[in-house]
Amino acid sequence: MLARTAQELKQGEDVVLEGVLTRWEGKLTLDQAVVSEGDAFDVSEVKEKYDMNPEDVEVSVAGRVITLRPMGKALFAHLQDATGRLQIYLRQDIMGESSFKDFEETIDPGDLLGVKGRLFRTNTGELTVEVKEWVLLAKSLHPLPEKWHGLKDVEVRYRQRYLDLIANEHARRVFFLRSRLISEIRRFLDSRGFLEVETPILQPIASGANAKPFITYHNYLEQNLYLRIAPELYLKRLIVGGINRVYELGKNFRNEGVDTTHNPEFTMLEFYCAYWDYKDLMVFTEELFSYLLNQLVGGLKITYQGKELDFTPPFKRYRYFELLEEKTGKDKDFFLKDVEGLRRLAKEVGVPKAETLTHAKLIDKVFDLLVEDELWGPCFVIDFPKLLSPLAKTHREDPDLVERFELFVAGKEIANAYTELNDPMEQRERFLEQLKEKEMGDEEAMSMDEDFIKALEYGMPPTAGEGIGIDRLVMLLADVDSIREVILFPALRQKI
RNA sequence: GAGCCGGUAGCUCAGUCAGGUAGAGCAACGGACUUUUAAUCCGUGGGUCGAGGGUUCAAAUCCCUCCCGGCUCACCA
Repeated sequence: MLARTAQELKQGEDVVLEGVLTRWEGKLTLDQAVVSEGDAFDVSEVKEKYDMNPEDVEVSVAGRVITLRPMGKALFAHLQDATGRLQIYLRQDIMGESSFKDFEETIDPGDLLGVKGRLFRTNTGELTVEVKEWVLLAKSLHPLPEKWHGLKDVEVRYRQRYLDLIANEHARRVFFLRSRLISEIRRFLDSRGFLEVETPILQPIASGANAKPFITYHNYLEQNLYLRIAPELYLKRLIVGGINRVYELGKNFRNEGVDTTHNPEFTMLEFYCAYWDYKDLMVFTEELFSYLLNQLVGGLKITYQGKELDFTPPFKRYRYFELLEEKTGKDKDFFLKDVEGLRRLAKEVGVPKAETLTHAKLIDKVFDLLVEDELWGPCFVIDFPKLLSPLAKTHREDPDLVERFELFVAGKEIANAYTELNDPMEQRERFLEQLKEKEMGDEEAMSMDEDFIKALEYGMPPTAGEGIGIDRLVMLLADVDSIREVILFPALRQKI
């Protein structure tokens, strides 16, 4: 059922449109309602500017009517916009009988309203606009979600996010935080001399990560294109091209499951710095997080899901195989050489489908299952097996390992970084190993990219690079447990 | 893909176990009220109980199928 206003519109649009809009013709237009005396005010501006001394200040302000309290010949209401709420007060003897009566008859909760009037403070001390003139700026044909309980149905909150944003302040807070986080990341990287770039989202080969891509077809080029699963190989081409500090902030697309930590399109930050190695990046990461935490929450400690997280540097460092040995009693050689022994171990600890997994997957799954969830952190896991890292440089002290770290916070992988492999011959071999994995049934094994290898053949300086999952970072800072709470329009099945 | 939970008025929720005329608050509508703020007071209307099928004299309630969502698992490092 629609509101009374919708019924009115159905019965006779003329009544509402002429009755309301034309009445104000020549008196107060939308522009005048929002811009007056040289100032454009949103709700928070009015409050900030005049909260201390509201005497006799004339303001114009617009917002959505969120509550309405008629009291005979006077009326209180609250206007809301994304910045806050402001009370308005209407009196028949101030604005005139017909204007007051019109207001009562036409304005409902949910409508967008512009008002002009004098600021004052009520008996209870609330800053309030005493309205002289008003204008209906837009009608809401649907009633708003209930003012006290708000909107709770998560399906409606995701499908009609605008209602969530109107009704739930915590939703507004999360998305404002997300926006500020992204601004601060840019500010930090820009100040350190990084250049922001945009690389192709439609790529002839989807490589640079282990994931299944979305496929599309370009009619003019007459070829398949893939939505990128990572920008990595293009950003490293730019390092070859001499852009020594480079970053990209944008969407990646992976054609995989949807759950509380995965959305098919998600936001990644990747940045690369020539002449750095992964140790430099760990320090840089600590600096980045210190900066972000200080800017956004004003300190280095936050609470996530009831537990404290302390981002005071330095973060702890744990070696990959030391963590595994702690849990299993088995050393690196066991994991790298005794594949069948590892398979038995994997089955014992409950890795599903252990009998069909490749060597690399077995290591990875055992680590996931036994270690990952306990890494409350923040901490760096360093020195990963080469098998799992086809784009990372071989460790300077151990040919079985690569110079790679992942940053874990609250049991989640937040960042992944390594000293980049810049030897084109070795890169080709690593890709070939990935192709073997693919043949052995690992659908997510990385694709060969000859064009990228060609770029490496021109010489890529020693470089370190890092990727940070922005959605998961927002989840941490906002203290929410589902990625859908930090993505404005998360992927849902279409509803007919 | 599997298991569990959920879908009842515009919103927030009862009612389902144990079948018997579909409820409350807010919102809406009519009335009273010139400093209220979840305004208050009096009155009124409002339902494809997610969809379809079955059992029954009778289904929101029991059974089956399907749709949508949530959580867990699998998958996704």
